[in-house]
Amino acid sequence: MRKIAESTVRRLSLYLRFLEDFEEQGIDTVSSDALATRGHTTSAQVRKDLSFFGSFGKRGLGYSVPELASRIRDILGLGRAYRVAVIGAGNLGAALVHFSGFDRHGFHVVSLYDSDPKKIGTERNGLAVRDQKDLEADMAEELADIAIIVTPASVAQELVDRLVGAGVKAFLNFAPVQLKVPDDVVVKTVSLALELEALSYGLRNR
Amino acid sequence: MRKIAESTVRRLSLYLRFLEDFEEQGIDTVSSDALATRGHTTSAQVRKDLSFFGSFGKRGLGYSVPELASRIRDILGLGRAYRVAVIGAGNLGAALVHFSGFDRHGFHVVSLYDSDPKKIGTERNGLAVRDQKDLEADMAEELADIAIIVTPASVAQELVDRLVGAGVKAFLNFAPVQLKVPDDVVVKTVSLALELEALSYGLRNR
DNA sequence: CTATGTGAATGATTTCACAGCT
DNA sequence: AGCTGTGAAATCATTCACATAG
Repeated sequence: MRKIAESTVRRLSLYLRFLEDFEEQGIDTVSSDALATRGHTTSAQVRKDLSFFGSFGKRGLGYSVPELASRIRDILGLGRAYRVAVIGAGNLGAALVHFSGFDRHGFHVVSLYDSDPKKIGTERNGLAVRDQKDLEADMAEELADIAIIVTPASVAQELVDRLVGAGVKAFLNFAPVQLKVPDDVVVKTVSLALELEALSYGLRNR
Repeated sequence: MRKIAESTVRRLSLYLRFLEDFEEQGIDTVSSDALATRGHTTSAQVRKDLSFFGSFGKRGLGYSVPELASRIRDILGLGRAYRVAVIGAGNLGAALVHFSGFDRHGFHVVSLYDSDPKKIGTERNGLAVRDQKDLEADMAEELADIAIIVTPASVAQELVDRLVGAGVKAFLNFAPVQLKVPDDVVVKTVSLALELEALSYGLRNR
């Protein structure tokens, strides 16, 4: 399959959110223009994004809301449940354990890890904190599909290496480091400092 | 000044992080190639990014680490302190209150708001939870430079409207909505659901 | 008549490649 | 000799515009 731009994939996620809103409101047909308006883009962009994956609309009419939603879920691979492990039981890690919106598309946080003996064995937001030492053993038993890294930067790479070794293929990284992983492993990094600095730059010229 | 691509600004933030690492290690000269290797990009990219803002290196030698760091801080507008208000004292909001790394570049969380009477007046991570009703009054007294929105999607836009009215010019948004703001206001949205869906897509083709 | 799907055109970003300093 | 700074070339992403289907 042709290589699809990151930006296209992100817009598809957005469209899906809008389609779900429309579905809730009982709207069952939508035009590329309606989706575009909702997402601060253009109708041509919407149609082009979709065209990489097939043709899902009816000319002269638009798209069936439930059908297009279903197609986008297929494209994004959302037709299954994902087991998510959160690595790091600090404030942010604990907050992510039940961040509403995770479950919505099948992302279930199933475990939470830390290395601090004071935390291990306690519960954070209803989930037991497990010992980081047991990562490999636990993963061998029941592999996580996705690991969310919420540890200090200094230990992030080492933990990722261990998780990669254990078979984890996808990471959402909140540690302010550039992670190195093999080609067959996917990483998305969310850097709050970086977002704030982009805001700072944005504030400069006004 | 010429319009600079978002991607360039984000890479500059990255370079800055690397330069600070180098500085800590006592390295005082660095080549575009060294920065590139560290940031998963190319030396030409690094030089091009910098060239939009001036020429900071010495041919045949490279860049002075402290000087380049200082130049990038200037470019990004980091030569000042930013007052940050966190709107929403849920798990995530509380976690952000002292997310290490915020202070590092001059982003200081100075206030935390919620609308839940049970929370108002209590402390979360050492910061008093203020009443959302008082937003306007508080902002009139001491305006925040940046507001971080960590509320349910349903109230995010309304709060942003109020904050924009009160004079806030920059938002970091964690609510899963597309915020509408005037042209002179900057917004960056971090959508965890969207990142996870991008991971899901990434997992599909392997 | 309306709105999709898509090549072709435009615009933006990245990479190349080399002249010019140190 | 080594590495920057930068036009020119190549690649990638978006927008245009229209033929086509309902």
